[in-house]
Amino acid sequence: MPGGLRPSQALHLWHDVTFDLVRDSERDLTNRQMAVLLTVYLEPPPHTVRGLARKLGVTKPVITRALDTMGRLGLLSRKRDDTDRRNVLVHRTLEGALAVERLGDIVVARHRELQP
Amino acid sequence: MPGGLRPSQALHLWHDVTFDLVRDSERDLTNRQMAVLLTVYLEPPPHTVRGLARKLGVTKPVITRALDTMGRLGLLSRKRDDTDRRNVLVHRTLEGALAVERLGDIVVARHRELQP
DNA sequence: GGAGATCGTTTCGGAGCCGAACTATTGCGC
DNA sequence: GCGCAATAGTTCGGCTCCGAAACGATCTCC
Repeated sequence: MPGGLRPSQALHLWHDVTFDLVRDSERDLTNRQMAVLLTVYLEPPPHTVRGLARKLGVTKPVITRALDTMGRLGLLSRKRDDTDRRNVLVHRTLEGALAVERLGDIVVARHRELQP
Repeated sequence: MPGGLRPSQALHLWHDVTFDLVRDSERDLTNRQMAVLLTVYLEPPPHTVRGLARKLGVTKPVITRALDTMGRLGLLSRKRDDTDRRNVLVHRTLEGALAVERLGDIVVARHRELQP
């Protein structure tokens, strides 16, 4: 475990990163979209619409719309499951991987700047 | 400075906290609203509409609307500046302080759970 | 006290997201 | 094959948010 984080530091970290996201991006993702994006990139596949909806505790249309929006942005892609054609599998994209990586860098940088 | 944070850990932290926010709250704040809320609670007063807009790089109506929404939620309050009645000062509320504190606890808890 | 600057709010048309209900397609068990 | 379950997508009215522009109130400076 990395060193402990005090509540005050935790809040400043959250503030600073949110601040960067607001300042740097034109149109920003909703929390739900962010949760979907990070789940796809951090947890092991496969990812289905139903599975994501259940995991996040939201309805299916929420996931469908999130995939629409983020697909349009090139952050991830959809593909029908050939072994069970009812399913849609969510895949990562190069552009999405870069965006997630940038977010990680922001969090690391803001964490490094925290006062002791 | 607390111990270093690797990019992979940083992303998991962000994912886990976002996940909690999505699961636990009915209606969630936008990133902009979150940035306004945390700025008011973490940075020293006074906070004006103009100042917040400049700091976050957004237009004034964005701040006005954020204050409308979060004021309705009881997370902060507005008061006219008596020394310059053009200004509106943004104040903290008890309910807002509790909400911010809860967020801090979530971040700390999720940080503590990170794999080394 | 009057002109102009400053500040927050409101208005406007447009866009995105919401949940509930419904549809269409596919797989499964009989 | 046929019904039934499961899956993703779509439609609906309603709500929030968006940026640009206009507005009203207030202050400052002469």
